[in-house]
Amino acid sequence: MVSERGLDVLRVIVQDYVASREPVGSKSIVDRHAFGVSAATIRNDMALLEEEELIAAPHTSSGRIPTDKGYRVFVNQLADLRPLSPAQRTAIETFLGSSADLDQVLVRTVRLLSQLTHQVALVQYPSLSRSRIRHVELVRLASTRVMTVLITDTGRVEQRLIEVSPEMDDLFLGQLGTKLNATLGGLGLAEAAERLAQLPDQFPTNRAGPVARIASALIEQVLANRHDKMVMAGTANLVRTEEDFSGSIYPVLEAIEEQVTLLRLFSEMEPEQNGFSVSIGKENASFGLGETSVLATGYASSGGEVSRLGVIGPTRMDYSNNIAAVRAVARYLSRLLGED
Amino acid sequence: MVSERGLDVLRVIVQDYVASREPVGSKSIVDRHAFGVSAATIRNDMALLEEEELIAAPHTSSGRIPTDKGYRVFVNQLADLRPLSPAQRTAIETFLGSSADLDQVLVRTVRLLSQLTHQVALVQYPSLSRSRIRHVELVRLASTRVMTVLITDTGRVEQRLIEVSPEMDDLFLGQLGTKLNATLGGLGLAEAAERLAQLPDQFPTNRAGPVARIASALIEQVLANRHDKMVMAGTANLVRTEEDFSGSIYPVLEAIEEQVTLLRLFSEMEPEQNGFSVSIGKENASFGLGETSVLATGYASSGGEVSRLGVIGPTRMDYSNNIAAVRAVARYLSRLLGED
DNA sequence: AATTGGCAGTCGACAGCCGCGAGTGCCAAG
DNA sequence: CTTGGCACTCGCGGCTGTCGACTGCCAATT
Repeated sequence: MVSERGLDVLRVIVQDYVASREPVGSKSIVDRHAFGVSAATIRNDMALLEEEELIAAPHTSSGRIPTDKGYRVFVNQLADLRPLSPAQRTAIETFLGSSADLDQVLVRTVRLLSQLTHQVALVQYPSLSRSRIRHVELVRLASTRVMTVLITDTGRVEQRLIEVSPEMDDLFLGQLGTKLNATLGGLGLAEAAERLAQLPDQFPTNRAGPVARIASALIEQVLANRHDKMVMAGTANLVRTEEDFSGSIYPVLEAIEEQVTLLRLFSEMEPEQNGFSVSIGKENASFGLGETSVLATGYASSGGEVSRLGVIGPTRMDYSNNIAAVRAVARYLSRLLGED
Repeated sequence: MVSERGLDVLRVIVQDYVASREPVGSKSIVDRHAFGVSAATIRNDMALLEEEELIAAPHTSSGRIPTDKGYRVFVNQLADLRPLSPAQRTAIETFLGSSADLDQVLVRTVRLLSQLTHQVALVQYPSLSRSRIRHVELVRLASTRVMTVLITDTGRVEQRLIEVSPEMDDLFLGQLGTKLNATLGGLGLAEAAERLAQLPDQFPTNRAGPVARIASALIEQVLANRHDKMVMAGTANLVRTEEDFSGSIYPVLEAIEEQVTLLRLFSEMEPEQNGFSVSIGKENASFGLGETSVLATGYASSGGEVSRLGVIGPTRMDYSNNIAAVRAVARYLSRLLGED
């Protein structure tokens, strides 16, 4: 088990590594931080941390660098968000001060965010779609395969195939369909997504799993139905941090340019308790972004419509500062767009 | 004075260097191209070319590479544009096949162009100046916040957020919207601006203030945003060609992200006789793009509006292919936009 | 049981060295 | 004007040896 001090060691390893891009050794730790113990003791703690796969040595007898798992633990422990510097605050106020057209607001926002974080910044457009749900249908295709069909009052039809567990019988499927229509009919898309998210809670625990699967498929459809668009800024920052990637950054930039990928990534990131999402390293591997981390949070525009913004950068990034910046910018943007 | 054969030598030096990224020596020239003379003769020609500063040797006793001036001469001599391959033709037709939304058309165009050229592609939005107003919408976002939406018959949508006084109730907003559409629908933008300026006079004095606010916002939308927007694709290609830049490509990417710079660059490039502009290397130095070349040409949308598109990449690029691609895409885009 | 200092061993980074090969400039001859 | 020959230059890649940082382990200490 990792001791209290062990976590402190992890913290300074992450901090020093992020600051210097060099593997951190036991000696430099005791030199730079007042731990009150000797280097040998730190070495013992580091051995523990390595056993837990929180840190790793790039080469035998070299300093250690955090693993993805190590970053994850570090981020989760990150209670004390460094507040923004006064300069950063004034930057926010200045940039977003005078309002103009929505495009311009978002462009300014995304630039601001990329400058505050020195990373690639993304802002998803708020959904402007006013379409409402007209009908939902669940169609059994095979014993474990169901197609969900979503029809909006703008005449758009979305279909999606999902796998369900065998105990999802026809009777239950019918009941679920009826309930879905009763719950969602006439709702706007954003609201429908919210209701869907709560849906599994209204079923007995043995049903909650399959229902959750269907609900999440429908949520995807609902979100896909919005005319999704995003703005991006700061791709140059990716080049600045080129050394943080093992190979070329070409495939990374390519993935980032593919907005569809990013929108899916955004939508699949599960927000934590506070509405903030952090996805680290290999957690993004399926998007071709296995060496990057993504920080994202929602922002609200008028009418309760919610969209997202965030940054994407190398796994080795200043999480503390960047999380604070993303939150602050989201807050300001929400205020700007959503004042009621 | 450079002989006829000397220009041929320059041509193959450019071609071979572009293909291989390696300095070209006299031996490899006679090996790869049937000049009918010996390497020594080529060497004499190369000495001439070097005197004219059309080629240069990166190091003593190494092959030669073209200078900016050499590229310029090469491009000017480039009479026989390599026609696009059938594959490229079908790519164009497929990509631009069907679509209505202007945003989508331009996004597809810019992606297509970046794929055909393997460079960063740019497409400037068509100018608003000649288009006509199709619809105006006023959307209340919050009690004192209204979004004005302007839709032109070229499919361009402009939004702007404005603050209004609290007494601007929904009923009045609706009436105002109806009146605006009746007044402005079908008008050209310049005329619309005039009508908008007179609009406040037609309301009782207690309404004139708020109406003036809305009118001036719309006038801004109509007049201010003419040539100010563009789409870009393929920045990843810049990374792929990273070795073509002496230093880091960071400042280059930064300059390219600064759209204002690019718009100025576009507008300052002087088209040659055929309407095509090529700007090579140091000619772009004042924009922080001293190691890049820009190819641009105009395209026409309906109503004779003209805007520009092009590519930007390292000085060492395949001018022949890229010029052909830019022209072809501009032609197709003109046809596509002009047909409705 | 935790901590410490010491010690041997590992390995990457770096600088210096060297030989290879491509390419040039020049020159005298065709 | 062209050609073959020749001496010379220089970048590049591979090799070597030194240096220094760091680890892991162990026995001694608190």
